[in-house]
Amino acid sequence: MLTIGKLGIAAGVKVPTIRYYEQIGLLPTPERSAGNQRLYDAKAQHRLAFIRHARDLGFPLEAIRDLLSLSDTPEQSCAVADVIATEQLSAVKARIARLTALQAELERMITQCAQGTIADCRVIEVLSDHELCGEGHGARTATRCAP
Amino acid sequence: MLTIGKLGIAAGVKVPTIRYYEQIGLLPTPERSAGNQRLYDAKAQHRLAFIRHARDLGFPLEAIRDLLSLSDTPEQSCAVADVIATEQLSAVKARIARLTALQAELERMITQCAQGTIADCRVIEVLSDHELCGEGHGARTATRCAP
DNA sequence: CCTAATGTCTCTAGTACCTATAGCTTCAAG
DNA sequence: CTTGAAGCTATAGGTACTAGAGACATTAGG
Repeated sequence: MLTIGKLGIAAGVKVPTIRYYEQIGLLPTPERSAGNQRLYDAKAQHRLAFIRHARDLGFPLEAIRDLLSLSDTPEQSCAVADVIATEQLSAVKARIARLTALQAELERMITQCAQGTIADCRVIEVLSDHELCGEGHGARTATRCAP
Repeated sequence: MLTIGKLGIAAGVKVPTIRYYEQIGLLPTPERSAGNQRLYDAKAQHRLAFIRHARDLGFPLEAIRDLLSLSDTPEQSCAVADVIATEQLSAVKARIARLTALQAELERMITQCAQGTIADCRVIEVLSDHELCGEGHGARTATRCAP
């Protein structure tokens, strides 16, 4: 049985966050010790680890709630979970693509910045350019994003 | 001169967000038309594009404020902007690495899930495993993250 | 056994970054 | 000239935490 602090360390989640998850019903109300402190078993630890990893994946808490409800009621079809995971996978892929483009932009910024002063540093210009519009937002008509 | 809606379309930013940026001082208070509507020039559009792209890069608004202040006072050293960008670059790289690992995990989840019911679907188990701990949180001592 | 330090408790409030609503005014197209 | 979209202000709500205050619990050292 783990106290909340140990659980937090074990799962990589801050203590107030655990209590928050309990409050919003993502974690069940745990056992309490004689002194009213929360006590968690391995099952709770798995559940929290699941939440933490799903958050890392970019799942919003509502999607996590769905996933957990699937696990809590195993009669339901896996297809539902599959749909959620598939959706999330494409979101993750899109995020990777965007971040990769932005990484290139940052690297270029840094290179261009070199050692000058702002006067000859193009950090701001580079970032206000719409060179990434292809993947990003819908500004192609009004700005110089077109090829 | 653009109205706020046109500006929003041009920069890929929602109208209330533009007003919010003005409210928190990221955008200067713009000119107004006879009928009290905001009017933006190309400079404002660049500034907003800069903000939008920096947000895409994952810069928090405070960092963006710093960057903008650098651009507003060009005497200062570019090195400061460089430091911010460099910091952000490593954050971006870390995020890409994490997301790539998580993408693999999601793909495996989906493959494993196939067409079964939750009973033989390991979505939850896979996500509660600590297989990604190497890059992630600090649970190596308390969980089975060790090699 | 006692004390000091650390951990945990509840509760409230604050943060970041928006997003939505209500109720009004202004503008542009037919 | 009218009507419907777009703009205005102001306030409230949303997500996902995070921090602080003040009280009780637990644990390690002397």
